[in-house]
Amino acid sequence: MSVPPTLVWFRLDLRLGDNPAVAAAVARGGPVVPVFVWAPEEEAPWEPGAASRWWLHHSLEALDAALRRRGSRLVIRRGPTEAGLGRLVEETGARAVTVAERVEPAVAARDGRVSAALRRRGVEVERTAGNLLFAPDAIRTRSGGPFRVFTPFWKACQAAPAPSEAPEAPRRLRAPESWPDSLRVRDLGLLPAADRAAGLRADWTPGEGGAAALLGRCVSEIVCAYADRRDRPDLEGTSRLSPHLHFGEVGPRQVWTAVEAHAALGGDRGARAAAAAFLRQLGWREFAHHLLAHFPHTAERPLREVYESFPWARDRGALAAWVRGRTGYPAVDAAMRELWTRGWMHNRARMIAASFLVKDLLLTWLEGARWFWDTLVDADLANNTLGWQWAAGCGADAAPYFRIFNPVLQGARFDPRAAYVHRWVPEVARVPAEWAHRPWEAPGPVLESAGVRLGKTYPRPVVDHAAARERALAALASLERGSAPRGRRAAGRPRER
DNA sequence: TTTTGAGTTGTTCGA
DNA sequence: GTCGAACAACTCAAA
Repeated sequence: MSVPPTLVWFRLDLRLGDNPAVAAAVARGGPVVPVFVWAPEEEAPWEPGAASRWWLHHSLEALDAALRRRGSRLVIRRGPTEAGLGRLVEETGARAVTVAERVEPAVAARDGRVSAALRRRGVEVERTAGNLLFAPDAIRTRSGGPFRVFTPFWKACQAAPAPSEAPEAPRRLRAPESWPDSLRVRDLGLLPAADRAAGLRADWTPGEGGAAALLGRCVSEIVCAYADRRDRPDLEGTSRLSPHLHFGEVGPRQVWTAVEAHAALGGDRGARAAAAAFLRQLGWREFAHHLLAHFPHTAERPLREVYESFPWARDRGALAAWVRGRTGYPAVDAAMRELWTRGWMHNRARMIAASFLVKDLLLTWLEGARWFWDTLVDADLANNTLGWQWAAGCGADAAPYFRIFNPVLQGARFDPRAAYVHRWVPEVARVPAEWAHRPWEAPGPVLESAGVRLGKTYPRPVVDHAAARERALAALASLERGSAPRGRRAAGRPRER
């Protein structure tokens, strides 16, 4: 008797190598039907944003091409997922579905419902490990709870059994007797306006092949100097693997293995330290996902409850200036424009931009999280949540309340020649590095010869940082005392320059 | 149960 | 220019 087909339900694991769901389906011995169901409304309120959709379009095409090279293909359907998968089960006679776990609260809940519905039809659902190094349940404190502090978390990870070797991509996938109908990728309407897409296309190659090429390059070039260069937005010192990791075009175990192997090869202490610094970032990704799995409410609400009553300001004008990269602080504006053009922002720039929104403008981190969510090609609910709550000080680590980034100092330290600012803020491209991070303090003749007229060609600062800093400290102090700030003034806007 | 040491990424001020 | 101290108190994790 022949083994009935198995569906592989792809979501954020758009690869064939190191894919436990694919391996599980192949291991069953019958035909394999790869399927993707487009049901963004089921992920609300965090349905994929515009940049993510662009990426997804190309990643699905790449996956389909890779499958076709192996005698298979990707079957694409629209949601609702429960009905879509149910129909496919009937059409193919599948008796099993394999799928990788995800931690996003809405998705995890949906997956539970879909699994239950499939099981009621007599279909076996095999939920395999997700795109993580360690299962969230596997990393616990001595008392059995989840970690809330990174360093002990990462130590516990390193003490745990090392992530196992990644299974290779199957050479062939056995096709069903006949292929069910499928939408084409372009039928999903994922692509944005042409001008936005051009900027994204110039920077990225979505798909497992692009991810593998980038991993190869970053292991040989980036890891060596990672510790020194990763904090410099003006240099290409980071791996830029984040979108590939988000969509699962490369698995964290593959990255881990490649970096470890490289460090072992290099051998010297410097190589090991660089590799450790790099893997530590993978640890942060891990930490973010474990936190979201354990504290699902944090996608919308602060982990530290006291911040529920934080006196956030409401200022649509300030928000618009931040979004458009017109705050008058070149380091912030460069960051925001890089985000819009590339669908990506350097990690240091993310901190500067986020600190400015939350501390200088006193706008809620959720506003920032939403904008990043729509514009980042690597938008990932766990990472985005952790990053924004860290910036706002309401997240897992006990960030000192006085840690408020000064956009001028940060620019001078991490973009010393102003190359980053010159690249992304053309209005100040000819302002010398000495003044490029604070054009409002530059001598008149300097601005004039650089073609800058403040308030005309480039905005004056929307807030005075020193005053904004005082306001933020006052707001934080009011929080610690558990009382509202005096009057409504604290929620107002500090004076403009 | 209590105690103890520590906590990704900073800034400012004054000596 | 460089350097160290101050900037709160709290929570976490382990002993």
